[in-house]
Amino acid sequence: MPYPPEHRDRTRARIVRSAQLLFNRHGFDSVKIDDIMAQAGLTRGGFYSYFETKSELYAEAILLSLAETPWGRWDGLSVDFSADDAARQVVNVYLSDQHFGDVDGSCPMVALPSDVARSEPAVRRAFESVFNSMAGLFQKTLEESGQADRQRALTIASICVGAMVVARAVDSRSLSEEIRRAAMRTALELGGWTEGKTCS
Amino acid sequence: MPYPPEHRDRTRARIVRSAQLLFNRHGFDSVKIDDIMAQAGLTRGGFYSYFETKSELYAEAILLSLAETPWGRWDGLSVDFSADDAARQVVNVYLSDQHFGDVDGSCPMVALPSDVARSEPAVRRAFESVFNSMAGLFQKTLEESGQADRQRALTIASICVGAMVVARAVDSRSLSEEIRRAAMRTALELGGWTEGKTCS
DNA sequence: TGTACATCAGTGAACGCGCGTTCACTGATGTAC
DNA sequence: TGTACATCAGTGAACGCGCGTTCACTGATGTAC
Repeated sequence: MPYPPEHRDRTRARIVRSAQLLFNRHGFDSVKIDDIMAQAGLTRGGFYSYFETKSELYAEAILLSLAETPWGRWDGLSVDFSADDAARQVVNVYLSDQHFGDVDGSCPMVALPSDVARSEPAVRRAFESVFNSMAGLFQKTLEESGQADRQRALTIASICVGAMVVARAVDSRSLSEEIRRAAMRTALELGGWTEGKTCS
Repeated sequence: MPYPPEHRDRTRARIVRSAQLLFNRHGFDSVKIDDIMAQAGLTRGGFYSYFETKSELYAEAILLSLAETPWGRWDGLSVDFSADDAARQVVNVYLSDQHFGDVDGSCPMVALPSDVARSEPAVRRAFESVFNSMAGLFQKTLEESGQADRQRALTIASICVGAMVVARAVDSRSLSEEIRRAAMRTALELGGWTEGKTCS
């Protein structure tokens, strides 16, 4: 056994990471297998010992993006989900400058929604589970403070995603910030999470 | 002059329409010039007497989508912007089943946000102007009822766009409806437009 | 410990299809007389 | 009114590049002895 078994796994993971980053940045079709392999420090020939087709990798890269809940990736703060201000933290982090600027590592709900809307059920189910995890956290927090309001939780999640999507698509940087700030304020108000500091 | 001058204009417009529809449905790269021309009732050769390149058409199709404010296209009701319940109508129509189902004729903010986020400034400026027109209507309505709250108007627009984007990407039809209904309720509440009927 | 070997991860040249683009042509139209 | 003509919108065959995919090969690694 010339190579340790985990070698292959690590290389494979590196390819998927590379694809995830490049798809986030450029969309599916503009990214070439050459680019993906180069980004992973490899050459194109090796690709097909890991994946049958480019589409297979595409699905896997999206599912990876979607499997990783993105809150806590930015701003150094790793969200503690047991804390009762977890919801507030998620809202703050999600609409933060860091998340706005980090296109490569962006939450896939922000980077890929139109792609996902055109994809097969498996991909959409993964999108759904990220959304559910976000909305679920909000709902749990609301319930703990005595307001069992699922509709409100869904809306807060829609605000976060919607504001980021629009903020990324708009041209003016200042409008983009205004939208995020406004959304942050309303999301926190709707949740009743306004007490305590908010990051800009 | 063998053909009347408007003949050429009409054909050109037909090509752009066809492109707009197909891009909404399949995204940019998956759509072939053959498809676009066939959809317009033509063959591929003619394309290059109207456009220099495929990208040129792409830009133009997006700009057309974005230039046409989409509210009032669905549900038969053409929104009367002078009426003081215009804002309520726009919210209802935007989050309606009709809009949800009409992918081809969808509001471009819903169908193309990730594409736009990766596009040049001109395209993003067009996106911005659609968003501004929506938010502006909300703001004007709020001002008329004495609450000059720009932040609130921006958020209501973000909710509408965000909820539709998420609703289209999610797999479960019932979740998708739940999200739209919740967003509609909150958007109307935030605007103080709850009195009067709402369409389902 | 050192050497021969088997394995297999990764290489890079080559293939070939798909599609954007070109171009010589066709034929439908409006005009001149 | 009918006919010849010029224009030019639209055709479809052909070209060629780019990129997904294949494949015979190389060389790095761990193992056997």
